[in-house]
Amino acid sequence: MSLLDDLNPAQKEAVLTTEGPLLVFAGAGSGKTRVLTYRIAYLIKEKGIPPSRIFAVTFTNKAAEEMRERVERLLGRSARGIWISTFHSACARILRHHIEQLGYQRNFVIYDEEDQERHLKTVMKELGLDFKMFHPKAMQSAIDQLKNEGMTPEQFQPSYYNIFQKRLAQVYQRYQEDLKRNNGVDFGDLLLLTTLLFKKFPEVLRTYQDLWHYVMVDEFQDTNLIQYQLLRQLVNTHENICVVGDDDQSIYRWRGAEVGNILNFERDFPETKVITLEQNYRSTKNILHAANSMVQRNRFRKEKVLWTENPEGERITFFVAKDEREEADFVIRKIKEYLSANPSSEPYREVAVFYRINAQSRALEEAFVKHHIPYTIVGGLKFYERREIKDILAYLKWVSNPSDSLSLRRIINVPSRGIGEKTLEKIESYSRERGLSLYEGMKACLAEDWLSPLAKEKIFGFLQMIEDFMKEVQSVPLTQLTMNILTQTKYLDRLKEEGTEEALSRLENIDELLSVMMEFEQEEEGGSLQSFLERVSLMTEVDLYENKENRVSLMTLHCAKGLEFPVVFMVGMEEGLLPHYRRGEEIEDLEEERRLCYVGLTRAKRKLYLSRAERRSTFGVGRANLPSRFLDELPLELIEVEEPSGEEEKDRGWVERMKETGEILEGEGISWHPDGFYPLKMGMKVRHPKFGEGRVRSVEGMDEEQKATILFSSVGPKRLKVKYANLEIIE
DNA sequence: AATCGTAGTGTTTTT
DNA sequence: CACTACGATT
Repeated sequence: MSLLDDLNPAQKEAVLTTEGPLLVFAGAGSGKTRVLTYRIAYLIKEKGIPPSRIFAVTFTNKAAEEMRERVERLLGRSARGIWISTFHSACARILRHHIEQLGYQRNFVIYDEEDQERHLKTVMKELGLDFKMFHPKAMQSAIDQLKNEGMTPEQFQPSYYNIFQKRLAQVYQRYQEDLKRNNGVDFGDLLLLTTLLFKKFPEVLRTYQDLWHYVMVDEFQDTNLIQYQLLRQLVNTHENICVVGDDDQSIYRWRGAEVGNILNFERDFPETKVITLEQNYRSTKNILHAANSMVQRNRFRKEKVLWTENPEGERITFFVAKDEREEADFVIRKIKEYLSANPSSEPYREVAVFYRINAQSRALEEAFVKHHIPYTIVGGLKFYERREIKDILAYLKWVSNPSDSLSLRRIINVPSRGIGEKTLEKIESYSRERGLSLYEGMKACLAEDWLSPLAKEKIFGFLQMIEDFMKEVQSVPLTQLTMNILTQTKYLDRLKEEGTEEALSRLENIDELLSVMMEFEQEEEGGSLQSFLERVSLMTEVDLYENKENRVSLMTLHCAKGLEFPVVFMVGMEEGLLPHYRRGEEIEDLEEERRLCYVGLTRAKRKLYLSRAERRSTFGVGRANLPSRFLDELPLELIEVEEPSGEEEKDRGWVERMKETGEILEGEGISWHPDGFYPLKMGMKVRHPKFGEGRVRSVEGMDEEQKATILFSSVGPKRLKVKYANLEIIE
């Protein structure tokens, strides 16, 4: 059969194992999506399973779309009816049908992180909490975490002695109540409420269990506890669930992703068959070898070694720049070389530059502009998080769900129409006392003559306007409605009056939103406001990225996951940046940084460039960074060191020179600084020529200025300048 | 109610 | 350095 001919033995086995729990460890570039799509195709075409029986979950809309396209390519028309979606949109869809059983209305709105924070702040203010003492951000992530663990406000038992937890319990409770009163849910709720729904109403769960006989999960290493709970609810231990993931590419632990889910899977589904895909189709032997030898340093991982039949390829080029500008120039220089050496018609799109943090994009961007090289920055400032977009969406959200006081509050004075904080406070406390929504409260305040004449007039005008919008929602098409809102509220006029560059770009963004809307309306016949809002709420910038234009792509390492490029640059290979200095203290945190690096390396198909800068200005201050420890984990023979252009001794790299003079020993990585500056870390054991052995207590500063406090067993604590101390690291 | 000034604060962010 | 968030000012 032709389907199976395209697969290697391991892939074939994964496709053919349709019954029972299946765990596929899919290494980078091992054809994971191919396995998933072929498996779906096989189920439908060969096993005669109706498409509607299949449920495939991904993490991003983009991945879902890609999977759908590829399945359609294999099956054509008969692919229709498969549920392929993200966890969140699947939950949203389920909740649209059943959320009334949980006491919400079916036209609920979805709040994003910013809405969430606003809402949280109001709650905290009402409870009289000091933002300095209890940071809203901390509360927010604590609540998120509780939701990720499947904990409802009722279930959460704060520790009696922990003041933060006690407050948290209070805030969480109130936060959730008010959210419900707004008929709104946050991202966490989509998952939490769905599991709750399934727990409380087994008959609802039953319908989905009966509906989906085959469940597949992509990027399983990124699932969090509640997502796993959800899967376990849907699939009994004997049923057909196939999860695909790679523990080496787990880079969202800090966001609640639980790599342990992979390990627990075999425990929770004892009959699990495990298949490991180790043949890589993406990269050259050299790149793969480098990536392998790095990731193998991790202690917490499933052992696997990727291999490939691809050619050996070029060595990895490593460059040490003076500063970030020179680093950017290096990237440009190499891109230009690639351009002239490559007959490809669209060379730019074959190139990507990865960095650890967004702030690094700046120097690069400047260089790209200067040299007229087309580029796009993926991620960063997000379209749907822009103020003007969120303002308009707030109007639309309220129109589709008038209980949404949060959105109403956002737009009540935007653009400014003289309704101030005081009036608003009055109406809010009035509403709160009577358990009314802000909208109802406004109407009641007017009726009862509660406000000053001026405020009354303003509120009256505002109410009339938005009630008009509300009436139009049924009869007027989406784009038209939005246009009406934009003109009626004078939103556009105000921006045009401003005439600043910023206002201009806001206008452009609004245009963009309108065209997205029109597209949506055409795509989805009679696409409703509600489904548009849902799509938009669950969409991200990365989903919009398609790499269809001939441009160099710039992005963070996190964004790079799941993508591939013939030529890859990884800049900023420095201690403090990669691994990042703000990471946690546990080994797991360091290992996650290493995986992040690994993800970057494995994106490259043919050529990989690594670079670091000796000095880099962060927050306006120049700092000298040590080379990343990860550089030492690459086999030296795979590295070719690029000299700065125009320097003497071009033909021989400094690594070679240092090897000759004995400054570098064979087997050591490339980052060992020739002048003997050590990447000293707290807790390291060192030997000093005079004082003997000691342990590092603390390290301050960098490079020549670096000082370390070391506790020697012979003479006690000493503070030494590392440069002169001549230390030897023992462990 | 809008504007201005200053203090504080800097990772990554699939939904 | 660059951005924001909040408070004081007009």
